Amino acid sequence: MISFRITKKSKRSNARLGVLKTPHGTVQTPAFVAVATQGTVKALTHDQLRLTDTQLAISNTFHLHLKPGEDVVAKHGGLHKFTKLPLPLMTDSGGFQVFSLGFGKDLKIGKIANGKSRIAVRHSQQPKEIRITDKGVWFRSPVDGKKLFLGPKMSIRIQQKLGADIILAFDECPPPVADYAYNQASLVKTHAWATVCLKTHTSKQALYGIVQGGKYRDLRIQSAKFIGSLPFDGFAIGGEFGADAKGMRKMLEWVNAELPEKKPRHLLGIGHLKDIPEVIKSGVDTFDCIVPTHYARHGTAFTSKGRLDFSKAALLKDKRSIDPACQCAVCRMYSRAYICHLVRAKEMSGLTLLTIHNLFFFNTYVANLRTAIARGTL
RNA sequence: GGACCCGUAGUGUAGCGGUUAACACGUCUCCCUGUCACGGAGAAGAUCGAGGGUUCGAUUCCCUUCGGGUCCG
Repeated sequence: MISFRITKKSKRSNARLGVLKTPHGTVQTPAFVAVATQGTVKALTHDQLRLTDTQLAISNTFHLHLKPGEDVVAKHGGLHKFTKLPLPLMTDSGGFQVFSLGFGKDLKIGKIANGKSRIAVRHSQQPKEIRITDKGVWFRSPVDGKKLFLGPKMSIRIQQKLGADIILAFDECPPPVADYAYNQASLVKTHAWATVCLKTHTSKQALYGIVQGGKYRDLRIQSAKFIGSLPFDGFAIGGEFGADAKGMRKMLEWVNAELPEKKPRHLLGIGHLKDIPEVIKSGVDTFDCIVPTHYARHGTAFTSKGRLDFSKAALLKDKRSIDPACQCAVCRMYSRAYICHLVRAKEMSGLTLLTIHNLFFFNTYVANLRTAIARGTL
C-alpha cells in the first residue's frame, strides 16, 4: 500500500508539497518520474541511476507483457526483485499503446497536437492495425505480429504479476486530433474499464484511475467527477492538454478541481521544462515524461541556458561542462567536447552521460520548485 | 612482355546513347511530451579520372593517356 500526505499547500497557486510513501521508498512530491518502459531507465545501470536523484520510475505493462512476459517477472518475485531497481515503481497500463500503436502510428503524431490541430479522427473511426472494442483492444504484436488482446481485466492481472507499487487503470488514450464525439464515446469505454479494473484488483498495490476527455472542458470535468468518485488510491490524468503550457495548466485545473484533494495525482507523459512549473501549479503531484531520457539518446542535453545539441560539431571545441551551473556527476567530470565526440562516434557512453545529466537536471529543477512551494513563492 | 578489370558527391557503390545522374553511410538544418540509442522530416554536395574521336546528342561506344588492381609469362 501507499500513503500520501500533503505537507503544504501554496497560497499563490494550486501547487502542493507532499510525501508519498510506498513499500519501496518515499517520494517527495511534486516529483518527476523517470520512464523505465522495459524495467530499466534506458542507457543507465542502477548505479548510474542513483546519480540522478530519481525518486520514482514507471515501467510499461504492454512492453513487459511482450518481453519477457509477466510470468517470467513473477517467477523472479516481481519487478523489484527481478530488476533490483532501487526505486518505487509504477506500471503504465498499456492504455497509451492504444494510441501510440493506433492513430499515433497511422497519423505519425504524438499525443500533443503541435501547431494546427486539425480534426482527423471522427466518431467510430478505427486505427488501421488495432481494433478498439467495448471490452478492450486487439493489438498486433510488434514483436511477432500475432494478435494480442489487452483489456482492463487483463491489464490489471498482468500488473499484479509485475508487482509495481502503483498500477494504473487501463484506459484509451484518444488522439489529439479526435473530434468531440470520438472523445465522448472513448470516455464511456475508459470509464467502464475503470470500474472493471477496480473489480479485478485484488493486490495491495495502489491502483490509480485515469481521467480522459481530450481538450473538451465538459468531458474533462465529467471524467474527473466520475473517476474521482471511485475508490481509487490515486488518480492519473491522461491524453492531450492543448498546445501550450498555459493552456495545459488551465485544462489540468478543470480536472484537479474535481479530484479528491487528499489523494495523489499523476500526470501521464508530460514534462518539457516549460510545462513543469505550470503542471505543478495546477496541483499535480507526480508526472512522468520521456523527454530527459529520450532526448539524451538523441544527443540533446537540457541546461539552464536552453538545449544543447551534442551532435553538432561546434561543441568539439567547447571545454566547458554541459552546464557550468549543474552539480551532477557528469558536469563535475566531463567536457562538452568529449561528450560531443562520444555522441558523434556513436559510443553508447555518450548517451549514458547525457541521460545522467538530463535526469539530474530535471530532478533538480523540480526540487527547486518544491523549495519554491515551501518558501511560498510558487 | 601478354591478357583483363576498375576509376561516378567526403566514403562505398548503382546506372544508362537522350529531360533536373540514383542509393547507402557521412555532413548540415529542423523535429521527436504515458519512449524509438541503432528514430522522423528536409537540405547541401559529382563539370560521371584526363585528352581526343564517333554521334543530332556520351557518364554510357571507340582511341590515347594517367592512376589503382587481378591473372599469365
